[in-house]
Amino acid sequence: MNKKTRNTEAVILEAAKHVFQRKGMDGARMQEIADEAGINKAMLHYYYKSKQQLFMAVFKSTFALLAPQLFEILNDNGSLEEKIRQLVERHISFMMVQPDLPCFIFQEVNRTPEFVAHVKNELSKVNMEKFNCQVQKDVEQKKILPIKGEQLFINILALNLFPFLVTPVLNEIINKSNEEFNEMLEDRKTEVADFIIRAIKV
Amino acid sequence: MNKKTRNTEAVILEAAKHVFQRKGMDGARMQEIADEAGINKAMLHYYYKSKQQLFMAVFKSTFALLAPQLFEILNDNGSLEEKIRQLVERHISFMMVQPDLPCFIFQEVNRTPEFVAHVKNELSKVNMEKFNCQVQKDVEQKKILPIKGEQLFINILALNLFPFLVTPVLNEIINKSNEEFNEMLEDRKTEVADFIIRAIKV
DNA sequence: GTCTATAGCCAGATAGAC
DNA sequence: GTCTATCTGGCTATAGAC
Repeated sequence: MNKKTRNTEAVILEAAKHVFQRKGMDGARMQEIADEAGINKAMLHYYYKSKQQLFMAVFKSTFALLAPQLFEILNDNGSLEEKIRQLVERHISFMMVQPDLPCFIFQEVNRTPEFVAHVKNELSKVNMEKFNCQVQKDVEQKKILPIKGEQLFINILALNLFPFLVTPVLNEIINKSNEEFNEMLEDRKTEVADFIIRAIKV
Repeated sequence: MNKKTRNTEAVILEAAKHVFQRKGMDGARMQEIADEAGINKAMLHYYYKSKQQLFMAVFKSTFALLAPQLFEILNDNGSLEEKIRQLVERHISFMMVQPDLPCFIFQEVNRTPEFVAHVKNELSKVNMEKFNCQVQKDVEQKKILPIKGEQLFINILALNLFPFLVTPVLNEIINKSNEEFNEMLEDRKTEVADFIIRAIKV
């Protein structure tokens, strides 16, 4: 059955996402994925030839959720300030629902050249130039203080993503309950935007 | 020989650092560590009972390099502005020599509760209060704009560490050679401090 | 302390019945 | 398409000679 096929395939992918995102490529076990999917180990190989290929499917589908957020920063029209406020709010909201996602992606890309290649390919359409130009123009018109587009871009991403990349350690340092941690993140939706804008405004 | 013992032990630890930092706990192979140390696999078990224990030794000795940097931020005396400038410069310089280090720590802590326990223990002496008080005092005296100590602390860490946590992806986006990437990091030593200070100054 | 050889286990992959 | 049973390889860990 075609419907059944697609259903099982989707169930597997979903289960694989959970396990791979928790344990990483090397730490994950096919058995655990099968258990979480409520099916047999052999089925995993029936639908996705090998562990490698199943992982790649997970990686791609996960990355596909993140990539558009980069495009947004770089290709969106509108004033810099407006853009920054919207993006910070949207990015942090998004990651509060999927907190493991950025960590998963960066971890795997850091050690496997194969994933770098995929990322490279997906991001080939990303164009820093539009953003760089806008920043440069605002600098020339004295709307903002001198800063390179790249540096501003990195700073925006850093302030948005960092807490999600290092949650466990951060928790030990600032010593908060999960609830308080979420409140802190909630605050950041506006705090971070204010912080950035104050840093660049004339 | 006691000297020989300590020497071999140190050689193993050094080799293990390299391999574990590149591959992580699950991805690393004892054989590879032995090769890199130029000795036999059995020796690893002679000196460090198990892979787990060898890894723990690596993790602890690596974390021991990072922890003091947190203390510095939180316990140092001196004005906020002074402190920020010094810290940013020192942290980025440090990580430019050991770029894999923060990524390694955060990756492992993210998935293994055992390491969280170690981190918790090591950071038990870290006290946010002194820093929080200083920030609050500066806010009350209108030296800086209203901000919570925690948020400022997170922002400082984020801007310092982020490029090192996501180097490969960042490289694809901003599309730089290694040399240019290092120049960009070099710039950040002052750029980031300026950025932060502008964001909080009255 | 250092090596070779090997035990023992576990995980990914496949064969084959239904 | 889905299952059970099994193969195979690779990895940690140890036994034992030197």
